[in-house]
Amino acid sequence: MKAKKRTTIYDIAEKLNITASSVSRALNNSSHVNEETKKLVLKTAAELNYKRNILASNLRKGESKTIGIVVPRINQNIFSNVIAGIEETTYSKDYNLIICQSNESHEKEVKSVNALINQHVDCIVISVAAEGSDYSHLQNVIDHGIKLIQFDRVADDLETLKVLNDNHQASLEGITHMIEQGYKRIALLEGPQNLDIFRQRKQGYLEALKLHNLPVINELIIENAWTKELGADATRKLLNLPEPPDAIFASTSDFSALGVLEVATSMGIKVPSDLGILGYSNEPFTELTSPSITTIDQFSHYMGKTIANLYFQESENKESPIVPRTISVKPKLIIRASTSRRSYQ
Amino acid sequence: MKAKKRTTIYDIAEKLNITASSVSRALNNSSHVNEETKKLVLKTAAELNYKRNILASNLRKGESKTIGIVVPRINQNIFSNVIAGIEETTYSKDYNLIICQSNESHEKEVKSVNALINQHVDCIVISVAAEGSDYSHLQNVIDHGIKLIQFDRVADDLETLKVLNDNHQASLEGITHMIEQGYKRIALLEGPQNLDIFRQRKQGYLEALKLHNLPVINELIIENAWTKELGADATRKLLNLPEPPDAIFASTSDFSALGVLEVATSMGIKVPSDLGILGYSNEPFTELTSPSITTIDQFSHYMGKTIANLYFQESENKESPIVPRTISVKPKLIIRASTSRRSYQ
DNA sequence: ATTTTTTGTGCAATCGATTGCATTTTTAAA
DNA sequence: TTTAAAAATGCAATCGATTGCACAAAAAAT
Repeated sequence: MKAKKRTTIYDIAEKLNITASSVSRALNNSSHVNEETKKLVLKTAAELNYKRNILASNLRKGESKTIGIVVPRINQNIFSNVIAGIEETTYSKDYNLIICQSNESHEKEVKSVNALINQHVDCIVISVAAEGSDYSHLQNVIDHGIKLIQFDRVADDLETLKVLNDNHQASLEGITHMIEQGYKRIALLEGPQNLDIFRQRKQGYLEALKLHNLPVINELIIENAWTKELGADATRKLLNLPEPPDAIFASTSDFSALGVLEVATSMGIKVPSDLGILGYSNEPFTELTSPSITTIDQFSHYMGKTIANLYFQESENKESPIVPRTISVKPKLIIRASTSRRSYQ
Repeated sequence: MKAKKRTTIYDIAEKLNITASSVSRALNNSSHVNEETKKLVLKTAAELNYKRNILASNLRKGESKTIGIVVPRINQNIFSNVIAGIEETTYSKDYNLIICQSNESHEKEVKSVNALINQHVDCIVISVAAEGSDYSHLQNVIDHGIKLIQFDRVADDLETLKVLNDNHQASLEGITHMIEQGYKRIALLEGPQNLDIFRQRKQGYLEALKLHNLPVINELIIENAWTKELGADATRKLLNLPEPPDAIFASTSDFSALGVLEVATSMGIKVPSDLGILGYSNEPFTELTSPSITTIDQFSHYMGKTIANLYFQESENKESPIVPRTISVKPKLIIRASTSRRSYQ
C-alpha cells in the first residue's frame, strides 16, 4: 500500500469552505476564531485523521520543541536515569527528545552535536565523552543560539548552564569512611584527568589523606583505570606490589570496582577484611555482588529533572540573556559490605 | 547573547553572486553544477558556518531521515542493546533516532506513537507495553504511510515487519536443561498473557514437560510475576506450599529471577541444590549474583542491527508494497550456577 | 441613525531548501 | 563557421503551517 497523501489544513479548509488561516487559528486555539468554526474545524480534523506537520510548523515558527541529549552510553545507570528524569518533565510539555550516544568517541560526539544543530533542536543537553578536549563544537551550539546544558562531565571553561555532582565532597566522604574503617594504604584508580569530575574526585581523595595525616603514595595511584578490564589490570599490578594497598578506590565507576573485586576474589584476597573497595555511581549491580560494593549515589534521576526545569525556566524569560550558572547536587555515600570491616562482616 | 540569524543558502548565494538553486545543488553534490562553483560554495558554507536546515529540507522532500523508537524502558538490557544496534547502522546513514519510553503504560505508548507520527518520522520501531491490547494506534502508523517494525513484544494480529526471538524454542531448551539436571517440580512465573512472547514461553515450558512425561501442576504456575517484587512474592508463596517446587523458571525476566534468588537465599534454601533458577534476558547482573543465574540471551544487539537493515532494505524498493514478514532470531541458553547441580557445584 | 469598537476572515508573505523547466553558456561535432 | 549536444545556471513553484495586515460584518456605544 502506497503512502497516501496526508491531510493538511488546506484539505480541511476546502471541505469547510474557509481559508487555511482560519483552520490554523482554530487548531491553535486562537482567540480570533468563532467558536462555531473552531468546533467544526476540530471535528473535521478528527474525521480526516489530520496530524499537524511539525516540520512545517517548526520551520515557520523557528522552534522545534525538541531537546537533544548526547551521552557517552545510554545504558549506564547515571545516564539512563538522567534521561528518564528529563523525559518525565519534558513529556508533559509535549517536547521530544532526540537521544544520541557518543560511545566515548569525540568524533561521534561532534557529529551528534552537529546533527542536533541541523535538527534545530531548542536545547542540547550533554555529558561529554572522555576522549577529546576540544570543545569548539559546543561553542558552536551556543553560537547557533541553541541553549546548552552540560551535566556531570562538563567542559569547565565553557560558560554554560551546568548541573553537577559535588564530586570532591563525595570522594572526601568516601575516603574518610574508609580511613575510619581502618584502611591505611588506599589506592586510587583515576579516570582521564582531562575531565573535571575525575580531577575533583582525585582532589577529594588527596584531601582526605591529608586531613588524616596519611602519606600520598604515588605508586598507589593508577592512571586511566576506568573500565572493568582496566580496573582488573590495575588491581593485579597493585596487589603484586611489595607493599600492596589495603583498599582501592575505583573513582571512575562501579564497573572498575567490579574488576577490582573479581581480581581480588580470584587471587584469594578477602574483601573487605584484606582489601576494601569503594566504587562510584551506584550501579544496580553493586548491591548484588558478594560482597556488595560500597559506592556513591549521584541522584541521577533528580539531576535529570533539575536539567529539564532549568531549561524551562530559562525559556520563559526569553528576553534576558542566559546567565551561566552551576547547580551542584550532593551525592550520597552508600555504605555496603566491601568497606565494612568494623561494623559489618 | 541573542540568537543570531543563521546562515541560509541565500546568504551563500548572495555572497557568491549566484542563485540559491545552484548553492543547493552544490551542497547536494548534484552533477548539474560546475566543479568550481561547487568548491566555492562548500568553502563559503564552511566559512559562514552554514548548517542545512533539516526542517526545510525534509518539508520539501517529504521525508525526515528519522526513525522513532518506542520501548517500555531504555534501561533494560534488551532494549538498550537493540537501540545501540539500530543506532550503529542508522548513524552511518545520517539518520536520527527519536527514542521514547512507554514505561509500560499504554496511554503513554499511544501518545508517543502519535508524537512520532506528528514528527513525520520515516519509520517507527516498537516493542509494545505490557498494558493494553488495543493496537489501533499502530494501525494508524501504517495508515499514515509510515513504516512499522515491531520487535520482541509484538501485536501479533497486526501484519507488519517483525523481528522476534524464538521464545518457544528457548523456553523449551531451558526447561529441558533443567530436567536433565534432575529437577522434577518446575514452577513457572508467567508474564502477562496478552503478550505473545509470554504465551510462547509458557508453551515451550509445557511442551518440555510433556516431552519428558512430567505432569503439569497448576499450582506451580503463577500469573503475572514479572518484576523483582512480584517474583519474590510468588516465590514465597511457592516455597511455602506443602509440596514446593524444586526449580523456578522466571520466564518473564531476570529481574523476576533475582527476586526468586533473594527470597530463596533469605529462607535458607540452597541454590542450585535445593532449588534451580532459570531467568530470561541475560541482564548483565545475572553473572554477578551468587550463585550466578542461568538465563537466555536474546542477541539483542544483533536484533537491533537486523531491524535497521530491514528498514533500509524496504526503503530501497520504494515501489513494491511492504510484504509483512517475520524474522526470528534464535536465542541462546546461558548455563550458569543457578541450575547446575550436576556439573557445577 | 451614525459612529466606534469588537470579532471573525481572508490575503499574501514567510520560514529554507529543493527541483522541473527554461535559458544561457560552453563544448563538441559536422 | 555553423549547428548540435552537453553542461551550468536561473526562475519560480512547492512543501504545510503561521501570522501581520487589511477588510468586512456584527455588536456596542453615542
